[in-house]
Amino acid sequence: METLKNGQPYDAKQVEDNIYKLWEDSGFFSPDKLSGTQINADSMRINADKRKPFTIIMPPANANGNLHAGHALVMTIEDIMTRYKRMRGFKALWLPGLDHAGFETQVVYEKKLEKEGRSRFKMKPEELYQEILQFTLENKKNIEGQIKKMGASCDWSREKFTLDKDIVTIVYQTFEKLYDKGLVYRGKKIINWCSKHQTSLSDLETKDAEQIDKLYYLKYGPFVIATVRPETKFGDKYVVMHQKDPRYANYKHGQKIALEWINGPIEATVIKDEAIDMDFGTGAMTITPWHDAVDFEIAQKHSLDKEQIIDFYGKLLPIAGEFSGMKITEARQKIIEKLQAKGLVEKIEENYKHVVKRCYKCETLIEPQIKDQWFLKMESLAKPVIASIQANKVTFIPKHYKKISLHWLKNITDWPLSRQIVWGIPIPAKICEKCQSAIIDTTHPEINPSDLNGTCGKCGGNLIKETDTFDTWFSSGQWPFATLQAGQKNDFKTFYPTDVMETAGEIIFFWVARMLMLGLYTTKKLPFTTVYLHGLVLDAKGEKMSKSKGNVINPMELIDKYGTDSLRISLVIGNTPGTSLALDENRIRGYKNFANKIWNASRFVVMNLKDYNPKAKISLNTAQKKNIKELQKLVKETTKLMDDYKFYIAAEKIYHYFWHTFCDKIIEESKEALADPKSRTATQYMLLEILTNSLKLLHPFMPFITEEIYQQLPIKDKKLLMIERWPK
RNA sequence: GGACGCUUAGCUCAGCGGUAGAGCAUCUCCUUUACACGGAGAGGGUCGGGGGUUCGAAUCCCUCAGCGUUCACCA
Repeated sequence: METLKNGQPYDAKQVEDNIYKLWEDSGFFSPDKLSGTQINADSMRINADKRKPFTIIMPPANANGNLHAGHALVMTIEDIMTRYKRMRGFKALWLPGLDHAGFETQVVYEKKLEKEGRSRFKMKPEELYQEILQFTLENKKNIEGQIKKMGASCDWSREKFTLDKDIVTIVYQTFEKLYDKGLVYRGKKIINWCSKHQTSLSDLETKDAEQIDKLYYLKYGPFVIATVRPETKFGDKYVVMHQKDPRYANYKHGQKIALEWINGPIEATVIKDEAIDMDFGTGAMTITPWHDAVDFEIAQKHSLDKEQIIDFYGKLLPIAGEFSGMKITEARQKIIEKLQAKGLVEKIEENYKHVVKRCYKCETLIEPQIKDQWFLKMESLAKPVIASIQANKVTFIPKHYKKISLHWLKNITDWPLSRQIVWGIPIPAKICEKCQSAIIDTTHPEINPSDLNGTCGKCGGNLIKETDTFDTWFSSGQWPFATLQAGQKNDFKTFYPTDVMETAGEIIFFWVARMLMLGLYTTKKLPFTTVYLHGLVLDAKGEKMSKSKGNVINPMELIDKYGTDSLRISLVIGNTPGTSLALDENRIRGYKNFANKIWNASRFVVMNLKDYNPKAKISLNTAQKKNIKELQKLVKETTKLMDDYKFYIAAEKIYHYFWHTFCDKIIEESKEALADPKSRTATQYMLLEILTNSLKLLHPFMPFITEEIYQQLPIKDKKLLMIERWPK
């Protein structure tokens, strides 16, 4: 305390941790404390229980490492929103949480295992689970500390973790309800398989990669077919062409043709389907339904046989004959050599450019596989959300996300919910070993079915526990209502639906769209009314940060160097929603200078207030009145901008006012007036008035320094700046 | 291939119908009693190209070009 008087430049390190403790101890991070305890005159009029709630649910950070620059932006923007609304007299709740982040965390942990020369495939699932749990809980603590470092004024008493028992219970209830309504089903469908991670992935968890391969034209009986993947062709016994293709008019649908193939003679069947592009290749192709999504669809449509050619480790199965057991990459060339020897290669087109799917984590080539998986039917869930968005019941900031969301929702496909990993919420079900039917069991998800004398109702077969876990987004997709339903008694009633969902534009489909669907379905209400999407935080050169590039900026280091306030305001000014931001240290340094400027201007004012008598009668001169008016104009403009979520302009305006109007003009001009006893008191009043209000306007952006200074101002009955009323 | 976005001062970006703005960088001057993490001032842009609407366009419309993001089952 009294740090303002020591004449040193502003030192964030001396201030920030103490101030955070002051806030935390005050209890005002909780909206409960905000009701009825306000004693300053301005808020006396407000009846505690009539305060309107304002709620933001914090996107649960992945508890598997450190806060990154993107998190810093999340914490800053959401804290600005929360602090602003709190000062406006709302019952502000910002509910923090962390995510076990299923696949993401397991991948991080597997990398750690790899470094230690271990492998998850050599561990018992329970062992692995316990280890990751330990790891996650440690990281959870770490991240909580870092969130506090950011100055986040969230209500820690309501903190939630996606693996909390009450959360899991709610997730199970939702799952069961969806199952009972026939929206969840288990079935053999083609899925994206990552052979490294040994799990299925949703479409969103794969990324398209352009690559150049050879396109082989192979003689298939009387036809020539084009393929980049000859290694999948062993089981191909259907040749497909368009009904209208004149080249194949002589061939009838269902016609059998005997022909010589890779490992000997086979019988092929002609299939006519409009999915075929007559302009591509020869207009005829064979299909591999087990390993290609398009082929799978065709096979489904015509009830064709499906055979697995490649196992889950990317090796050829016995159907490949002499190639059995080979990795597909090495098999390809050898198969072509054999086909060439048999004279079955018509030609090879080099440099064929096409797009393949890769695992978004390890870039392993995705191998489509048919596997029993849990799916959620999305169409009927998407429909009401589409209607709500079209009726503008959800506001998107920036607004072009409305179209993007609608487009995705209108083309939605079923969501594969199950993952073959241990780290996650177990799917509460039992599977019949014999007939593969599934039974939902949310009451005893952990119990071995043999303890229940469980047998399959359909075939009498033995029941075993489902070992798959949920896609992590299935639980986080329920986050807004789950956190509040699992919370204190009236929380759901008071705070749901929430006001703003602020998160990265990147995860609009992964998360935002799914929250809207699951929220509306489960609670009959949209979980939030405003979606604020921020862009990526890039490095100073505008490149995406990545560990492999080595350009990751650690926000904690920036805080150490420049202070949290400087980092926060540099993340906000000029950063329009949805646009990515290049984080340049020079900028942060510039705002560190600003913090120092605030510090010194405040010191000047405080120094000149030693003899200030607030009760003395004052009369402002014309120039001073003008100054106050100008401040009021700024308050009005800023308030409007804050209400419009235009923090990037609001912050800049206050910055500009404080430095170039208050410091450069008002303070400079006041020096003379302070020296004159006749005008001294009025000048003191004016300076204190402008400084106090400026601190209030700045507080959401730079909470630490403003609170520290406020605590040192000679004002009677003051409390915390955090709960002071926003100026009018 | 579709959708969306971007193109404004050397750099990073605001502005989005009324005679060009900020931060950083550059240059000149100033150890002025809050601050050199400072002050006073200066230079620098035909707002991607072309067309249109308008009394008036970075700002609205059309079109072209480049960049980026995202979605998509062409073997």
